[in-house]
Parts: sequence; C-alpha cells; structure tokens
Amino acid sequence: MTGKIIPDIVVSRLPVYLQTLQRFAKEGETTTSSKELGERSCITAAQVRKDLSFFGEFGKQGSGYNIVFLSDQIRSILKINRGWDVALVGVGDLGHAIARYPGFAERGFRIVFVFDNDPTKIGTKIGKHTILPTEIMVETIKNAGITVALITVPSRAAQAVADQLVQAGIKAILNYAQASLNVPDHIRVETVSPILQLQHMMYYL
Amino acid sequence: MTGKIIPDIVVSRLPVYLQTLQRFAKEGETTTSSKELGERSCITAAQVRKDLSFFGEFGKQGSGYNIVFLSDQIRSILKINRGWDVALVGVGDLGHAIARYPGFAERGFRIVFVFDNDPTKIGTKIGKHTILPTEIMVETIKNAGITVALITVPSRAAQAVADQLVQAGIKAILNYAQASLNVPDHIRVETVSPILQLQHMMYYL
DNA sequence: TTCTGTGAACCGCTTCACAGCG
DNA sequence: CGCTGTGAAGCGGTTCACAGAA
Repeated sequence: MTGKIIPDIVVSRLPVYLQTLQRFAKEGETTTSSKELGERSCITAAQVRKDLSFFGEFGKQGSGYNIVFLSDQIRSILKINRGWDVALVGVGDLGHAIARYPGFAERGFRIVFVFDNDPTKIGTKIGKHTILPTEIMVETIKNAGITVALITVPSRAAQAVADQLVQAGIKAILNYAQASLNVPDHIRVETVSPILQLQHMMYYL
Repeated sequence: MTGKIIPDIVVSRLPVYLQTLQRFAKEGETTTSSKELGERSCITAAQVRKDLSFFGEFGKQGSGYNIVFLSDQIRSILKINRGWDVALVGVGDLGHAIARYPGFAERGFRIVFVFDNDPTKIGTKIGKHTILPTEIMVETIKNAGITVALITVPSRAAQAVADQLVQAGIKAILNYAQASLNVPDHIRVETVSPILQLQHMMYYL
C-alpha cells in the first residue's frame, strides 16, 4: 500500500473528509458510514470507500468507520498529527488578519515568525509576534528549520519573496498574492484565489 | 456553440487564461500562441486550444491569438465585461481586510454594502462604507437587486447568513468561513479554504 | 511555414456491482 | 442483513496528430 502513487485528487479530498469527521465528532457521533460521510462532504459513497482504501482498511464491514480512529488515520497520512511551524511574510491588512486568526494554530499550523519590509512596521508587535525585517528572513527561517510559509505581500513583490523563501529552505508555500509563482519542482505552492473563484461563478449567473 | 454544455473544469480555467493574458498585456505583448499562453498558465497548448474552441474560433492560424481580443472574449463569456455589485457580510479582521482591498473593484466587483451584527461596529465607517446592521440586510440587498455576496463571518454564523442571503435573492456566494454551506441547487457557492490547501500540501512534505 | 481547430485515441478518475465479513 | 473493499466497466477530460487557413 505504501509506495504506491496516490492520485493527487484523492489526497486533496482527505482534508474534506477530516473536516466532516470533525463536525460529526462535535455532534457527538462515534461512528459513520461511507454513505453518511460522503453525503455531508458532497462526495459519493463509492468514492469515499475507494479513496480511503488507497491508504488502508479503516472500516468495519457491517458497522462502518470509527470517527476518532479514521480522523487520526487521515491526520497521520497528511502528516498533520504533529504541529507545523509557519512563517508569515507581509503584514498588510490581510497578513494582519491572518496573524490574528486562531484557526491556523487550532489545526496545528503555528505562525512563529512574521516578516515585513516596511520600516515603520518592523519592531512593532502583532499579537505576541514582533514584526521582523525581511533582511534577516532567509537566515531566521533556515536556522529555525521552518518549511512552510504564507505569502501575503502585494503581487509585485510575491515572486521575489518566493525566491527568498526557496533559498531559505521552505518546501510548501500558501500564496495569497494575485500572481502565479515560479518555483523549483520540489516546492509545493497553492494559491488562494478568491478573485478567480468569483470570476468562475459569474459564468453561471 | 451556445447552448452546448461546457464542462465546469473548462470554465474554471478561463479566469486563469485571463490572468495570464493581462500579464502579457502589461508586458506590452499584443499577440500570443496557445503554446505561450499555456506555458505561463501551467496548462498544455492542446488544452488551451480545446478549451477556447468550446466558445468560438478566437485565434488566427499561423499567428495565434490577439491578446486584447481574446481577453475581451473571455470577459464576455464569464460575464465580467460588466461590473458586479457585491455585498460583504462580516467585518472582523478578514472582512475589514477585504473591504479595504482594491483588487476586487479593479476586476469589476464593487463592494456596495457592508453588514455586521455587532452594535459597536454598526454605523461606523470602513473606507467609504458605513457598516449596516444585518437586520436590514435582506431588504437592502433585495431592493438593490444584488446577486453576489461575500461571507466573512465566524463559521458558526455562516449557515444562518447564507440562508438570509438566499432569501435576499443572492445567486453566488464566496464563502470565507471554515464551513460548508447548504444552499438550494440554483445558488453557486465557492469556498475559500486556505486551511484545506495547507493540509493538502503537508502530504508531500 | 506557423499555428489553430478538431476528430480520434488515450488515459485516469468515477461509478458500479458484488464478494466477503461482522 | 448492513456495509466495506475492490476488480471491472464506464465515462469524461486530456493528449495526439493532422487537415487547413494565414
């Protein structure tokens, strides 16, 4: 089972299942079925079973899946059964909002450094973080061994920041800038694109 | 050509093409090819040609696509060759950041109303908008004939807000809350899910 | 020649359907 | 009987390859 290549689209559904499972857990459920999990995740039951079977046999025939057990398995597969230290680059309005948002830390993504290049911001505090100058970014990230970063700088600066992050040893970038980033093949980038999502929806109006 | 059902995945790539075309335009180009447009959009040339051919014959054999013309065609297909009035619900940190972000207006999505239910916020100004109480939301949106809304309220409140928005005649919702919304079939919802995107990437680290 | 538009081949994800176990 | 796990079938999107226009 391990070593087999899993379709990326399957991996991308695991966080969705996890989210639904957490909702079930909050509702006091202890067990679910592929049918129920699928319905609440907008995915067919067969798809759910096939997806999960890529990674193991997590269910019990006749009774379904144990919610806590399956959640733990998915967290383990996604490597989010541990915490991840994250760097945040760019403290405009959006960076500010993200730095103060507790949702990332609740899922194990701890923002440990916040960088900006604006001299009037450097040294000031945002929550419990002191804003650090980008000059020391590469070295700081390298020394801390951080591999995940969020980019919330203006589009025109995003590529330069990405280049620095790659140099600093970052392996995964969540990009909030309205720009597509050029990075080496072994670096993962996901872009948050609310504008593209809006434009997409307009087609159907 | 019109009336034919276009795969949603094709529609979802149009905004990507448009974004790339705009970059080309800014770089002073006037013409491009499926090869060039594809490379900069991380999509194969054949895919680009096939996608565009769903909607018409926009290129010239031998020379490629006129950038301005193709941009206009895509904007027209997506119905973003006009402006859209948008309502924003929820003025926490994120809503605040979005209300002040000029990127939406630059692409024709004008935020015309901002709602919140916090009495200490209602009546205060954010940019040029006065924050309005949610009590008058349904009526205000209905009267203005607005069909697009952004939800930036806490997860627990998102479904209730969505229900109201549907009642108000909203047809497309961009949901920033960490929650999946239940809405009638004819309403489009897209969710911005940075946390799911991060979790997805962790698999590959 | 260059590059588009497109039928056909291909490939991979989704769905089906059922064996098998509790 | 209920529900999983899974080979096989089905389907839809992607890629190929080439006719044809500039």
